Amino acid sequence: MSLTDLPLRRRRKEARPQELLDAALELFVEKGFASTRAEEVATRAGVSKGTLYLYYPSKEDLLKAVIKKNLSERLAAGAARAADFDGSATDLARSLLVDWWTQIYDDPAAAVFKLVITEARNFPEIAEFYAQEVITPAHALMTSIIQRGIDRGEFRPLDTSVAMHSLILPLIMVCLHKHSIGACSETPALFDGPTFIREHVDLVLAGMAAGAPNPVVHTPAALPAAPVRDRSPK
Amino acid sequence: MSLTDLPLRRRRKEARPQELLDAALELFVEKGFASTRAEEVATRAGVSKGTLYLYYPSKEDLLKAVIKKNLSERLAAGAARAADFDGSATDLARSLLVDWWTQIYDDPAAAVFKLVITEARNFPEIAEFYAQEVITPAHALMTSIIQRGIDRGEFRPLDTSVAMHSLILPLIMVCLHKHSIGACSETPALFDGPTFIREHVDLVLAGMAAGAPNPVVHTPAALPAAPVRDRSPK
Amino acid sequence: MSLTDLPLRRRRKEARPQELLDAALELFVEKGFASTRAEEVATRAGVSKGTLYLYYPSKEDLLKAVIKKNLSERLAAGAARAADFDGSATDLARSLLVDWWTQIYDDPAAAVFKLVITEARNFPEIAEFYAQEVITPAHALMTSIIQRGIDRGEFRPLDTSVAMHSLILPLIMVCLHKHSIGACSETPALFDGPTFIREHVDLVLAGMAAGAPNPVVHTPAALPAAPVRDRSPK
Amino acid sequence: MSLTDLPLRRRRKEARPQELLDAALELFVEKGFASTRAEEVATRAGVSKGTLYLYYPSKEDLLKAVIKKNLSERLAAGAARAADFDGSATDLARSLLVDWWTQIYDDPAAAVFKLVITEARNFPEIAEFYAQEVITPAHALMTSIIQRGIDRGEFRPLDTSVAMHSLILPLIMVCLHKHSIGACSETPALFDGPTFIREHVDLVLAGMAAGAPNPVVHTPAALPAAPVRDRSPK
DNA sequence: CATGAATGAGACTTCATTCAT
DNA sequence: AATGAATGAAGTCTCATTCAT
Repeated sequence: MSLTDLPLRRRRKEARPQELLDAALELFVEKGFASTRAEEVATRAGVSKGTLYLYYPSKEDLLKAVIKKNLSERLAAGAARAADFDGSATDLARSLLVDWWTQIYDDPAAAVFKLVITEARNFPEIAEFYAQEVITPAHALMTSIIQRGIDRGEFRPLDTSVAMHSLILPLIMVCLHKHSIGACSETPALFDGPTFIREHVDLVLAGMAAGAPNPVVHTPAALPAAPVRDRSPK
Repeated sequence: MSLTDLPLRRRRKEARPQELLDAALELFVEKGFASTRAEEVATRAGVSKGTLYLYYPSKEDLLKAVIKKNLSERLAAGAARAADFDGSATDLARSLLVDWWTQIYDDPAAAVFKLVITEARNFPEIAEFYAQEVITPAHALMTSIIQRGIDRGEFRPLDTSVAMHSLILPLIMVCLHKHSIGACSETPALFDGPTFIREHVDLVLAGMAAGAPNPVVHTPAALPAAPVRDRSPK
Repeated sequence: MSLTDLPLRRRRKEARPQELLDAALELFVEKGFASTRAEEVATRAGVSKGTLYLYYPSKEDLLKAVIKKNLSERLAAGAARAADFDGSATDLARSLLVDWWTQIYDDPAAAVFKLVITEARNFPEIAEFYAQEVITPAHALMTSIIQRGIDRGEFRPLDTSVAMHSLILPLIMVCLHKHSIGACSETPALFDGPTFIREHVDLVLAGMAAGAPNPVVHTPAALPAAPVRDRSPK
Repeated sequence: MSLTDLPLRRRRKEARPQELLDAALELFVEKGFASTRAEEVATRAGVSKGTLYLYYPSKEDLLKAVIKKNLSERLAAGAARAADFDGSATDLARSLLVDWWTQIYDDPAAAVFKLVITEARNFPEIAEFYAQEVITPAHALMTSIIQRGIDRGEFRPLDTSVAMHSLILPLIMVCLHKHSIGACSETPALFDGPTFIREHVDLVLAGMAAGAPNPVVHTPAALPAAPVRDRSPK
């Protein structure tokens, strides 16, 4: 039943796509898509240049496959976790944002976020896939959780979109950081990822809680005129 | 005293470096450093390929100049603003994080964050510059503000590093988003940047406020074992 | 005695070489030798890439086999037909040039002329084979027929080489055309092959006939100097 | 007024396209389009690989330019010659087919016929260009000449299409031969091109002349069944 | 015998950089 | 100073050929 029963040639063929995707993710995040040579990916996956093209018709297709594969897997896991949950909104938010996201953070797949941010503008197809398959469902899920918390009196009335982004954006940002500046040995570590994730979520949930102090009124009028460099066309 | 007083030829010559840096920032952020041709930068700046090399000895040097120039300017502005301030910690945080950052968000220079995230690993010099010239002073500034807030009883005792990152990371993230997925016309806008910035800061400051409810104790033991795909080497 | 009597496996095995040669002829003529992939030939012949190499050690050997096989078969048929003939020179010429050549024209093997023209310079062995095995015997045969016609008073005295080429070249040319421009669906058909073959032969034989008018004297001196673009090396 | 007055850089730039086209024609005819490396063309034209791409965006575009340029020039020359002529149909046919064609035969541009024959099926655009720009006007011209000869009583009534092809096809064929088998040093020369051209035209014109003997009736019924190799699908 | 996964030399094309004008 | 023609290193992708199964 295991792969070991297959003839060697066949077994290797079935493992190749994943090996290539893993190698590609590493390298694309490490060096950027454009600066990674197709042969490097092949070599890191333990095959020759030509073999890569047996599995993916072009470097660009490889990129798309890397993103789709990694995002799809994570998504399925998160959605399943949320569907099974039946506690308070606060606990569900924690379960998803702390526990599940800590797993993401520790997984090499967390690097896809950097890839998406980096390559979205070059490959509209990627932006579209990400918007439809990741952002939209994630927003729907988070909105429903927060709304439930408001309805149950756990959270004070607030803009679900703002709360959602205040909760999520730092989580994405730590993943980006881990695979960008954070991966440069010369720069000092800024924080421990999992610890920050936990405490960040608690901090924002505290701000969302029913008992939180009213935010002080903000006075835009106090804004001094900004001296911005002239950028008018010549 | 203004540049406008100079004769046209002279003025254009003196404006060249800035025009080249602006064109380069736009293109590097739009298409990525590696995928931008030197000639494109020159053309967008209104000069020929050869002229670019009169001002910057290589494409890589141009990249470094773009980053240093844009970050340095912003930095000086923010530091000056903080030095002049003498109100409450909460107000100072708001002034910096809302007012100043909104200016940044609306400025083309905000794109430099994407560039740093994207290219840091390819050019260690950039990561180092960013760590020393941006992260370190920004951290010192934010830490002192938050600590002052704690000392003055505005904020409850909390980890300054966590609070700082909870406040700042979404601000950076909206800049990244604006110049990445947000720049793809196909994807719907997720939020209004300036509005989000203001409400996000208020939300987190509410969580930091002295009167905020104690965060509920988090129980890591409850974490179910994560079924992560095996990635051990073969 | 027929192949049909053999068991299927055995028969297919014995038919392989011919199937591969047929597929190769089609494709080499359709796309050119260099632009045809070995795997395409194999696929069109209904076998796998590896099998092709079981029968022919290289793509080039396959090309040579295609040419030799197709030319040799045609040659044998034509020589046999001529040897059996004992009528007038005019009738023999018609029999060979009209009847026999019409068969050639309608046969896929006619495509081999395009292959020879196309590949002769790349593969000297092909040019040599063609010169020795096709041109030389064909010339000998045609010369003897025309000479016989002159001797018998059917034809007026003329240069056998010129007459031979005037007769034959258009026949080759219609074969070339059929498998080149004529095979492009966008171009209109220029003529019906067999009809042209018949009428062309009659037209030239009329010019060769004893009663034909003397050709008007041609005056090369009248030739105006040709203004040809300078192509001298610099 | 001469090119020599221009600065060197400029002068070379203006000469490049023709130099590249000449080199490309030679090599494409010599080795075939697919077997010629872009760098070879560049080298023969005395420039580097990159320079070729400064003038032609791809190897295929270079091929198309080679064909269009060479055919267009020849065409213009022939049409001009015919337009100026006002003698008998026989003399005009001779002028065009002997004098003009001898010039073509001796010019390197004659090689373009091989290129068209060879590459037409791979590049439909070429076939279309050739059909529209060469075949159609050439047919119109030849048809009108022959028809005039018939009307004036120079030629007996005959199918203009047949006569035209009997006249022309050997002329094209000698060009093909010159740049194919004829270019292989191992093969003996079959004829002297210009001599053959002249005598061939005279021979066919003799067959077309008003006084030529009626061609003997051809009896297709006499055709023996052709023993063609079985090509039925398996 | 037959297959098709794997290889790697080789070809097209791009583009950072140079330098004559 | 400014230009843009020219270069050639380097990268993507193809495909003839091999060989384990």
